[in-house]
This record gives sequence, C-alpha cells and structure tokens, in this order.
Amino acid sequence: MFPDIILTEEHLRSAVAYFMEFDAFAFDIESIGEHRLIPAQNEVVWLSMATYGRTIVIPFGHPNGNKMISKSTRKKNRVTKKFEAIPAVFSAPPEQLRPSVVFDILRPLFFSDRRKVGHNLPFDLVSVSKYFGDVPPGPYSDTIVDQWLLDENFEPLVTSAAGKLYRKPSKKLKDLVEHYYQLKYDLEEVGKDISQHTFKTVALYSLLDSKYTWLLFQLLHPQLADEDLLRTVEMEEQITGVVSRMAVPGAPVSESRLSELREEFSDRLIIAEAAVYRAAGRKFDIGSVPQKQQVLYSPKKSGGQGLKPVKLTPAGKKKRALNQELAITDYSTDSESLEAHADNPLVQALSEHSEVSKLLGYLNKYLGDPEKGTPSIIFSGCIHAQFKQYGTVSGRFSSSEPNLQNIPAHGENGKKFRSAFQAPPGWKLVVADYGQVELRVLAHYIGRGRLYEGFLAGVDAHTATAAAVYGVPVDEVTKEMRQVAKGLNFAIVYGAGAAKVASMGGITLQQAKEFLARHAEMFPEIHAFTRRVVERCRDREDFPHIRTMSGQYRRLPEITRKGAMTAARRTFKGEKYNQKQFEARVWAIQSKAERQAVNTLIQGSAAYLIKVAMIQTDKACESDFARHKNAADRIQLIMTVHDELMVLAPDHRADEAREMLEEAMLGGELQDMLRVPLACDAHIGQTWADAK
DNA sequence: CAATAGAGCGCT
DNA sequence: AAAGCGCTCTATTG
Repeated sequence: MFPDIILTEEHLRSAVAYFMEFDAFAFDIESIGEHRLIPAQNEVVWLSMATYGRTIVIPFGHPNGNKMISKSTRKKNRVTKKFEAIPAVFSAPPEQLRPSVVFDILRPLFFSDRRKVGHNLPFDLVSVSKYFGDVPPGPYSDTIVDQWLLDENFEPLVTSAAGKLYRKPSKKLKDLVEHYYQLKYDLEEVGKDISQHTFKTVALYSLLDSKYTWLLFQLLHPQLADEDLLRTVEMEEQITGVVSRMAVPGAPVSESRLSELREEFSDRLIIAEAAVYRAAGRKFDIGSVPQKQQVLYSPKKSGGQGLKPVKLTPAGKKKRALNQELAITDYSTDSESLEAHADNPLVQALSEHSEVSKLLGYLNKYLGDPEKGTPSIIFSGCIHAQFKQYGTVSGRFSSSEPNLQNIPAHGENGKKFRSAFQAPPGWKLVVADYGQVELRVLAHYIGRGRLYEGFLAGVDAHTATAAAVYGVPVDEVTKEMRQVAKGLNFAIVYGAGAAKVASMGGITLQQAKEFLARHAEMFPEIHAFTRRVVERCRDREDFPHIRTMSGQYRRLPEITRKGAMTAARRTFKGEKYNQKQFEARVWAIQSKAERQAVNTLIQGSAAYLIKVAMIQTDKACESDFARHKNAADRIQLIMTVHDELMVLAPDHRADEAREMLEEAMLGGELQDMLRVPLACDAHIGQTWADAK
C-alpha cells in the first residue's frame, strides 16, 4: 500500500513488529505550533519510519483534511500597513490515533537496541523524548554527520528556481537527495509549515523524508568504512546521543536579570546615540558602514572628522594588492581602527554605541524583540540552543539559535551578561575548562623538547615560554613577559606573523621579529614539527589532507602549488591581473592552507578530547541517574564552549558533580590518549559569572 | 521582493 | 598574510 498511512492501533502494532525484525530504521517527525522548530517545545503530529522494504507514516494530530477550501493569502493591515498571513482553510481531518497511544506502541522499538537513523537526528530524538519521557537510547546514525565526515567541504549539485545547476554549501536532506538522486520531492516546501497543507500532501512528504534518510544511510554509511572512518563515526554516534540529552534541559537563565540588563543597555544606547549625533554635528545611520566611513574619514570642510584611516577593509586590501585606487569605503571602521583615535569624542561615542547595541541585540534575541515581533526563546527559564557536532571543518561544535558560544566574557559587561545565566533555586552550575589544551595537544604530538618537558613538570606553558625566550628563571617572569610569550604560543597554533605578535604583546614589530627568531632557537622541535605537518600534507599529492586525533579528515587541496593556482584563478574571475599579482595571490592561498593544516590538527584534536570528555560526562550522569531515578537529584551536562563544559546539579550534590566532571575530563580513556597530562579548572556557582 | 555578499564583532 | 564559528546589519544582485 502506498503511502502506508497508519490510522489504527492494529495496523501500527503489525508495523512495529515488522520494524523489530531489522537492526536499524530511519525516522522523521513533523511538528506544528509556534515553536515547531524548537524540539524541546514543539508539538509532534507526524512520525514516519523507514527500514528495509517498508516505509510507514503515522499521523496523530494533523489539523487538515484532504480538501483545501481556501488558499492562504496575505492581506495588508490598514492600521499597521504590514502584510498579515491569512491561513488556508481545509476540510476536516480524518480520525487519527492519539499521541499517547502511538508512543506506547512505538516504545518497545525505540527503546530497543535497534539503530535509530535520522537526518539531523538530535532534532527528532529530542522532539519525541517529550512523549517518551526520555531520549531513546542508541545506537544512532545521523546522515548529516556521515556526509560531513565523508567530506567536510561537501557542496551538493542542485538546480536553482531558474533551472540552473550550481553548487550549494548545504547539508539539508532535500539538497542531498537532489544531489544523489536528481530528485526534487518538495517543490511546495511543505516542510516549512505543514499546517498549511492537506493531509495527503503531508503524508507523502513525511514518508519521503524518512524514506530518503534511510536510502542516504544505506548509501553513505558503507563509505565510512571504506574511508577508514569507522572509529571516527562511532565516536560521533555517541556524541549524537550526548547532544540530544544536553538539549532537553537547555541552559537556565534568569529572565528578570536579562530584563534588568535590557533596561540598562537601552538607556545607555539612547545616550550613546545622542552623543554620536552631537559629536558628528548631524544625524546619520550609525549602522551603515559607508555612512560611518564618510563621517569619520572625509575632510572637515565637507562635514567629516578628517581622521587618518589606519586600516583597510578586506576589499581594500585586495585593491591595494592590485595597485588600484582606494576609495573612502575601503577604510575600516572596526574597533581597532577606532582605538587609534581614542581621544576623538565621536570615536568614543561610536565605540560605546557599538558595544551596547551588540549586547542589546543578544538580549532582544533571548527575550524577544517587540520591534521586530520576534518571540522569546526562553521556555520555563531555559534556552535550548542547537549544538551542532557537524558545524565546523575542524571538528569543533557550533552553536546556533542562539549561539551560546559567543556570550560576552570579558570586562564589566561580560560579567553582567554571564550573571544572567543562572541555575534555578536549589540548583548550581558547575563549570570546568581545560587549561592550554591546544598546547598540550601540540606537546603530545611532538613528544620531546621544552614544551613537552614543561607540561610533564607541571609548569604554566606561557610562563615557561617566557622564561625560555627572555632567558630568565621561571620565577622572574613578569606579567608583560608572559603576555609576549602568550602571543608567541598563539603564533604557533594559528600561524600568526610578527605583526600580530607585536600588536598582541604590545611590542614593536622589530622586537616581535626578534622574539620569533628566539623562539625558533629555543623550541626547534616545535618548528620542525609544524614544517613536517605541512610537508606530509602536501606530499599526499592527489589528496592533500591531515587527520586529527579522532581520525577526521581535513582536505586541503590548496596546500599544493597546483591547487593554490586553481583557487587563485577562481578568485580573480573577470578581474585583470599581471603575473606578479597572480604569484602573490597563489602564495597567500598556499600559506593560508599551511596554517590551516597545522591549526586543524591541533584545534581538531583538542575538539576530539573534549568530545571524549563529554561522552564520559554523559555516561557518568546517565549511570548516576539510573541508580537513583530521581529527577530532583539529576546531574546533567548542559553546555560546551570549545574547551569548557557546564553541568547543572542539585545544591546538595554540587561538590559531587564537580568531582564527576573533573574525573570525566581528565580520566577514563583520556589518560591513555596523551603523552602529557591534561589540566582542568572546575568551579561551582549560582551563575556562569561566579562559576568561573 | 528574496537571496547573497561583505563588514563587523562576540567567543575559544 | 590569525585558526574556527554565528549573528546582524547594510548594500547589492537577481
């Protein structure tokens, strides 16, 4: 029968019996309501499943029947002058199973050892967890993760609305299906809002989603073994579960504290805005970069400040490289440029304005912006961000809606902001971060020399570097010396040049050059190592790449001259250039790839270590919960910021939770993975600000 | 009008 | 010639 729509208990039971016969199945959900894209909050009304030889779709709350009585339209509101959506009207829906019945019957399957496959699986796992009471257990496979591991730069070949073929940076199911099967099955974009489509349309749509997820799994998963990525994907499959369980509680915030801060920053913004206009002598759009450039850099006689620009925009740098004439719009107005004129009243006002409006943007994002009509994303005091394990080319996590990995951390404002991330009464936050994890990874790979010995001896890495390059004993290293050394260590990890080291350490360019030379003298093994990484990557001629500690690939075709030349031609497209300019571009591209090879090895391996730590933390939390089965005593992982983990724990178990977290971040499998010790710093607090 | 690019800025 | 992100805004392009 096609489509196989399940409307009775009997039908569902027999389908579940069929699915139980196999070791894996794919599933997909459709949700409705204002928060349909927030899995911890949405209302699930369809669930489809696919396995060998069969795909079924289960409706349990679709609001529409098979007949559309009137289409949805947009109408202009006479008062607000804005377009408002008038929803479509449908015939009555058929009788469907109740959600509680559906999930009762599905439970044995979802809580069995059968592999659950999905495309962006945490979304579906968290969505159904509300009905099951818990996140279904693994093993898991996520076809987005599989695709990402097979090619971190994948760009499917899709057709535009005009019928033109092009490469699109996307990992969406529809784009992968179009790429692999040349099939577009969602021309109507049903998935955007299923409540605006008929019962049978959504039935077919939902069914195809899980059908193609299943086919994609069949296509991609075997390739992982061929590419020697089995060990890597097994780790990522565990992370899929960790991320799902992390999304359920979310990050706790104090809405009242956030509102207070919004009041404060709104006032400051108004004051800053007035100060900007006063200093500029006129009103202008402060958010507009070209207008800001005019006001700052045009001569006094034409109404500007006549300031001397200190920095070019990226586009300006490109022009300079080609010896083209620079315009006023090629000069940067970023914070570094403003710092050079810190005594100018307009510049002072602009700096305050930009900082305050940035922070206000975050607050409006969380609390909902009445001006933009966006809703609050705080539910019962919690923010449920999406942590994507596949979000980067290095293996780090990315976070979105909202991004919880770029919350202000420094200065007075950072402290204020982080104080709004607050455990509810009776609970505490436990925050732990690794110390110099990237340098430790580097020392591990090298396995000898000053850096390595220093970590074995338990010396602070920046202090040790300072002692070495300044030629003084460790206890005579000053704050300034350590700051310079920190810049040098950054230079190794990121491949920074002397200019950057100088600006970071507050020293001259000449001094920075001398320190870099001195560093190469004192740490020859580090420089030999980074050279070796680059050479080995380049030597894999047809397939230049590095692999991180987890086994994940970073392909870097541009590290070869041939690859860099191809890329250079592409960047010039249409523009005129001479041989010298072309060579300069090739060199820049190739050098960038070299820095990326070294950095990805280090950053990606550090990311792997924290992923292992998260798996260990999650396991400890799970087995602890299995022992007492008391939600009021539950310890849960709730956030990660690259080298930092955050756990929510009941007051009376905070110390215990801290020990658990430390053990998970330093112990277990991690102990046998590195030749140098790891270090972590863990604190308990009511808020993120005081758990640091 | 919608989609995309660029600049800028928050974090590790 | 500083690695990796996400978000917001404006300007430009289709």
